[in-house]
Amino acid sequence: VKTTAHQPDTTTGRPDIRAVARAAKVSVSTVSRAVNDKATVNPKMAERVWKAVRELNYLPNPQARALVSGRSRILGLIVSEITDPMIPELIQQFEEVALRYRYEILTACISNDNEHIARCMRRMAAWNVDAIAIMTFGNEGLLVHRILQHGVPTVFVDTAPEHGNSSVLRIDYEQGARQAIEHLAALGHRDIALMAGPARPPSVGFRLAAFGKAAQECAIPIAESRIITCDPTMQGGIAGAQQLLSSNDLPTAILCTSDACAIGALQRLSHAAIRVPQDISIVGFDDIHMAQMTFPSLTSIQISRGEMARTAVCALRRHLEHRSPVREYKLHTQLIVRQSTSVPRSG
Amino acid sequence: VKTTAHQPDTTTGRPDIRAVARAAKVSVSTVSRAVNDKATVNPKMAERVWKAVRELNYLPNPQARALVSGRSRILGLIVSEITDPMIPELIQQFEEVALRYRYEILTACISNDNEHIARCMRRMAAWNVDAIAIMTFGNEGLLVHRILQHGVPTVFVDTAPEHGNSSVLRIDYEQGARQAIEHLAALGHRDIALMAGPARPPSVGFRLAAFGKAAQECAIPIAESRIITCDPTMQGGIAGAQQLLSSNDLPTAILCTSDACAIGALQRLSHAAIRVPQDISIVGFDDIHMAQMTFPSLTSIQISRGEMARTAVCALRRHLEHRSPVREYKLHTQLIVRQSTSVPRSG
DNA sequence: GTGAAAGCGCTAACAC
DNA sequence: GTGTTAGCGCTTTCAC
Repeated sequence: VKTTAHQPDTTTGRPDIRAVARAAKVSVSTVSRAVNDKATVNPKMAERVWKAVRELNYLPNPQARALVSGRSRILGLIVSEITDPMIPELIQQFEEVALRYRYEILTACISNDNEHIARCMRRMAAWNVDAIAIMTFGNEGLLVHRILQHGVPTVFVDTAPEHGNSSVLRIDYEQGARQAIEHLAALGHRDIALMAGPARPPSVGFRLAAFGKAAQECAIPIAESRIITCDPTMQGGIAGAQQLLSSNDLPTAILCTSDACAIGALQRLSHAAIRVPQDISIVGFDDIHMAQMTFPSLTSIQISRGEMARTAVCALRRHLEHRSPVREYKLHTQLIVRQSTSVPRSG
Repeated sequence: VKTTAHQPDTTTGRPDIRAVARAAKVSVSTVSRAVNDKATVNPKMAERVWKAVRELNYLPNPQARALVSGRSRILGLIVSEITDPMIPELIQQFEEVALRYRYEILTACISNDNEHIARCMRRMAAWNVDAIAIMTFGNEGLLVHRILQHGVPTVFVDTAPEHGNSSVLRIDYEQGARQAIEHLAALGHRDIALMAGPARPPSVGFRLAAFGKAAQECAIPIAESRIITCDPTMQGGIAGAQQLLSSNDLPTAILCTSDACAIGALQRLSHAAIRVPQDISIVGFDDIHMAQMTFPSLTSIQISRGEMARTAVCALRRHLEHRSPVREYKLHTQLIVRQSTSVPRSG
């Protein structure tokens, strides 16, 4: 037995709700109500409570709260491997937004490996997360079933299973593609290559399709031979550029399905003494932080991490608060013009 | 009142320890002991318990555990801003290691801004983290006092306050510097430049000093004029390279205090049709993931993120388990030779 | 509008 | 070696 009944706690440890109640000369329930901003509390008493809270430096214990209320105020965030430079930026934004709403975040970076996924779901379940954001850009694979059977509200990016408890953030890739192609067309480009990942993750496929459609609409059809298949990574970009170089027939511009890929291509071309943008223009996708810092800096189709994070948290909150959840959110893109694009070399 | 006393829980909700006890026909304490691998439990009963655990898919509730035991099994991880590519890799490794020891991680990315720091410390305190790893490479500034007054065990990188509850991970920068300079010397380089950040964060200063000392020891003194001051970022590297270019007097090799910086320099030089490594060699520091993926790939002084993470968690565990804590740990470096270094252009 | 008391799921005395 | 039970810090009935 630790202590008998509820003696005043005179130790130097962290003050608990009873210490606050004592200091404010009210009951614990009043403290609880005041601290949780319940309407039914006399302003006079509330002030007394807050004063005590400040003086004692009281912090409510989230574990105790979760235990008794059944809601943890923790949001799960599942992302793909952290080597994609987009991911850390997304995590940070999500965290920022979630904290603003007083949610804690449980982050899990998963590879598409059963063991990892199982562990991840165990963590989410053990901590009783209130909702989960899955930001794997369509690459969630095996994960989906396990999440859904879990029953908590979810939000996905790009693709999502039909399910009452989930929403989708749909990025308007077509808008982005159109913006990029119109930009290049306006500069005078007619010979554009696509540097484009394979179908995995699905989002890359969407981007590729969007480029094709937009090119069609702008009457700048892109020949089959101008579609370079490579991973949407820096390494992929290097390989893709290599392929272009060895063909000895450079286009005047390259559209990439990711910034990482664009940066790889930029490096490879620079090394071969091809100058960007004088000899060739390059456009990236995502507008990762690094796009501002390359030389030359990269023109890119921005997907706002801030907006993604805000929308994701907002979607989950709607689920949690029973305000009729919204199934689908559309995210806009914006072309950020920097130094990697200019008029084509012949013009 | 929710339910009267402890009726069997027939709802479909998550099974609790009592459900397991019922299923295994033992008492809750036996379940608790078995699940926590206490030695004093009959193997026969333990097996019965584990069987029930598996059948019911029981997961202990960490919140309840924390509440009653006073230990949360959460480790705080405080890192600097996430735009440094080193940081996400560090987070992931730390997470990996911590999870292996059944610790959860509470990550906070902080800028050196009072509001952020206050919020971060509030989170750490509210969740009752058992210990904190501070991986801000000497740039913790205002943070330090607030952490120490908190009283939990801590581990710092490079620099740490004198304090009974904290350990330091000291990276052997001198070893790294020596490896790099010996490598260049062996290739025949005699005219080496340092691309080197200012004193903030302190770790950069340490690296710079280490380079100087190692150069001295290898009898390849580095002239004042060969020390280019710039930020240890990609942008810094671009600016530094620019400075070298405009001086019209290139060294045969550049040592950088970070990979980001090296990559920036690589880009800038490539753009100016200076070929790496034929015209100039470049060595980075940290061996971030991206160093493998640049063109040409980057020779770099590796600081193993895995080792850092393992050592940090190990240091904290020593504190937590009263095994006489160790004040200081030394981390070794390793030169990873890739394609950005070769013999100097004249030779 | 306020207080008393039950109990969230678990661990750790303590009694057997 | 096992079971019984108090209580971690909090929210939430329910009675006033």
